[in-house]
Amino acid sequence: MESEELRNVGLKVTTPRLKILSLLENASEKHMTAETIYRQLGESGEVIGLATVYRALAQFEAAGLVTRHQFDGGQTVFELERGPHHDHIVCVRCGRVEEFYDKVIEERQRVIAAQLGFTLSDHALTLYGECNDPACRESKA
Amino acid sequence: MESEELRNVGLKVTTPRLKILSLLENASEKHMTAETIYRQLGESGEVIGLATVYRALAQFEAAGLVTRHQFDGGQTVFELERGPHHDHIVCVRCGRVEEFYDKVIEERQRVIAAQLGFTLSDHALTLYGECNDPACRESKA
DNA sequence: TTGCACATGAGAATTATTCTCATGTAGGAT
DNA sequence: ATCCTACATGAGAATAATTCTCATGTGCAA
Ligand SMILES: [Mn+2]
Ligand SMILES: [Mn+2]
Ligand SMILES: [Zn+2]
Ligand SMILES: [Zn+2]
Repeated sequence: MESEELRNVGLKVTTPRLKILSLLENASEKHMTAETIYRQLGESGEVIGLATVYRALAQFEAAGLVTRHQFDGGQTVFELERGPHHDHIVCVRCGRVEEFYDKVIEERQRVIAAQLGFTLSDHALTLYGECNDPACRESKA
Repeated sequence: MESEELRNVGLKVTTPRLKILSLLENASEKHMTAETIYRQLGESGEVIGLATVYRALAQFEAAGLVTRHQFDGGQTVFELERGPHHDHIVCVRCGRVEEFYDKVIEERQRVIAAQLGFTLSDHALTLYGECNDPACRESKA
């Protein structure tokens, strides 16, 4: 139950929070902007203030329920933090997002941080390219 | 000469462009925000419109003279594209930025993109952590 | 059941960046 | 050297994303 998740992180169980969580849970695209969440909730009759969406997402992030990504160009996207850590590759044509995890890269990051005298706490890795969709392949320039 | 660089990429040689390039060249911190560039130029008597700074940086980026980075939290920073590609590690306490290059990571990225059916065109990797400065080490939380 | 700390909605405010437009100028052609 | 014109600039308005303010509502511990 999503109510549990909220209680576990010390947040009151409210309708807006539950709606946002369950939208993130069920939406077809798991990486969503605050604006999209706001709009989709509105369309399905659940009108919630945009400021509330931003507030809730920030709280979810602080609580570790959600992660935030800033892909080049586009606006900030959020996703439910279920399952293990992963990074992303984004199609520069259609915007499609795929996820991946690479043990070697993760390991190298730790080594590099240590070498430079840093205590690693986080990282952001995003690859950009053209995906294998026919429409994306036939672009000029 | 910086005039050469501008001509080579098909941009007219103008005072604002030269000033911005030479500031990027000589500044103590090589990763600078548009705002900082604007302010530092102003302080040294070279008043240039902020819009011009943004425009020039965008053109330099398009021409490959400059790269743009979006570190978490802070605003966009620019740096002169001299020397080979590298990624960054940022101290979450003091904001210090160090650079690194890791052949293994670069190589893995290519493999991963290929596996996912993408033609890799770019990537952004930034590590975050606490640097070895005494002041940064003694923070609580 | 009540009290109150916390949450919400609406809109204003803020911040970073881009756009508009009137004016200036680099640099190729003459 | 002078001219012409496409491109560049500055100032401020405009935009877009996000955050803040504040009056009002509500979860939930006592
Ligand atoms: Mn993801
Ligand atoms: Mn750098
Ligand atoms: Zn694509
Ligand atoms: Zn530090």
